Amino acid sequence: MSDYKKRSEIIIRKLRQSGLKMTPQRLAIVNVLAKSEGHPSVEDIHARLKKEFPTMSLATVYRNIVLLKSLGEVLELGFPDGSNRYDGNRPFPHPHLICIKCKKILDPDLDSLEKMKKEVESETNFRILSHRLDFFGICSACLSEKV
Amino acid sequence: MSDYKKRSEIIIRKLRQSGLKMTPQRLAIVNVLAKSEGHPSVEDIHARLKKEFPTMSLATVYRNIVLLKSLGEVLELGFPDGSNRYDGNRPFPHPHLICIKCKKILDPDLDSLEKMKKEVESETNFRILSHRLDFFGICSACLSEKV
DNA sequence: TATTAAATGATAATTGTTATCATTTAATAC
DNA sequence: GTATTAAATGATAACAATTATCATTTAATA
Ligand SMILES: [Mn+2]
Ligand SMILES: [Mn+2]
Ligand SMILES: [Zn+2]
Ligand SMILES: [Zn+2]
Repeated sequence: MSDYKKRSEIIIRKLRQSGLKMTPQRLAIVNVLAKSEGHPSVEDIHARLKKEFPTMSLATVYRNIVLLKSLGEVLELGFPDGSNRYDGNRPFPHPHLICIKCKKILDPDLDSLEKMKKEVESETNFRILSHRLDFFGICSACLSEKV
Repeated sequence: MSDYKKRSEIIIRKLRQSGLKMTPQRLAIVNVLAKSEGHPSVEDIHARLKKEFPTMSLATVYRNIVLLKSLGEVLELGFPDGSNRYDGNRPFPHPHLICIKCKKILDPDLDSLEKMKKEVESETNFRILSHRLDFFGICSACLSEKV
């Protein structure tokens, strides 16, 4: 079974366990999130499903995102300009690499973050519960596009 | 001369060099930003100046924040829920420690971040230009308030 | 004091998200 | 298969932080 199929079955199992109805729209949204390698926006998801569900409302996408967040199965990357993006594969805080040109968002490997969290906790008297780390820059594809 | 006075004079010098008018409202906003130890919101700034300028418009605060950002003299900490905060003392990217209970925001000392940036740049082919790092948790004051 | 470009105050417009509500539908029992 | 019912959907209004607009005021300069 493919990775995305595994991931979407995990989410669907969680939905069933919560006693929620499995509508075609809901299943399609889950599949887009599980299949996506990137970090789609609500608009991306809605546009992707426009052919299969020509009458699907944006509100339905928003509602299902809220639901999946509450179940801990999707991570919201909120941005102050409202261009929010979603990670349905790694629904826990992790660093992101954001291209300011093409808006692509990648998941880099980074293991020094836990160390940093400990450093902060010992220097201050905070109890750290979560974090958000974004690196902004230009991706390799956009770098090589320079004329 | 106090630290905040030094900081506000730096900002005011930059404003004069840019050929901008020095209005009482503008000076007051700069002083609030330079004096603040924390990270005030637009509403905070507006409320702080309500007594001195009873007719000051929120738009004036927003306009001056936009101006100071464009001059590189204030750092905006934008949050997806619109509760934006401003740092007029360290107008460059740096980590923040955010109490989710009392909304206090602190500037921790952290020197391992540059290392992390280099790690990311060498592992990927991104050119990193900026970053944003927030730790969310409970501050010591709120921890000891537990009943 | 007169001139003028910039700043201000008041408020309308904008935009991503949430709320509302009538209609449809998935799940369950019979 | 049919009936029942609570949940989900689609359409759209409401919301709220920010930005734009515009008439009026004012800082800077001569
Ligand atoms: Mn991710
Ligand atoms: Mn700061
Ligand atoms: Zn790119
Ligand atoms: Zn606190």
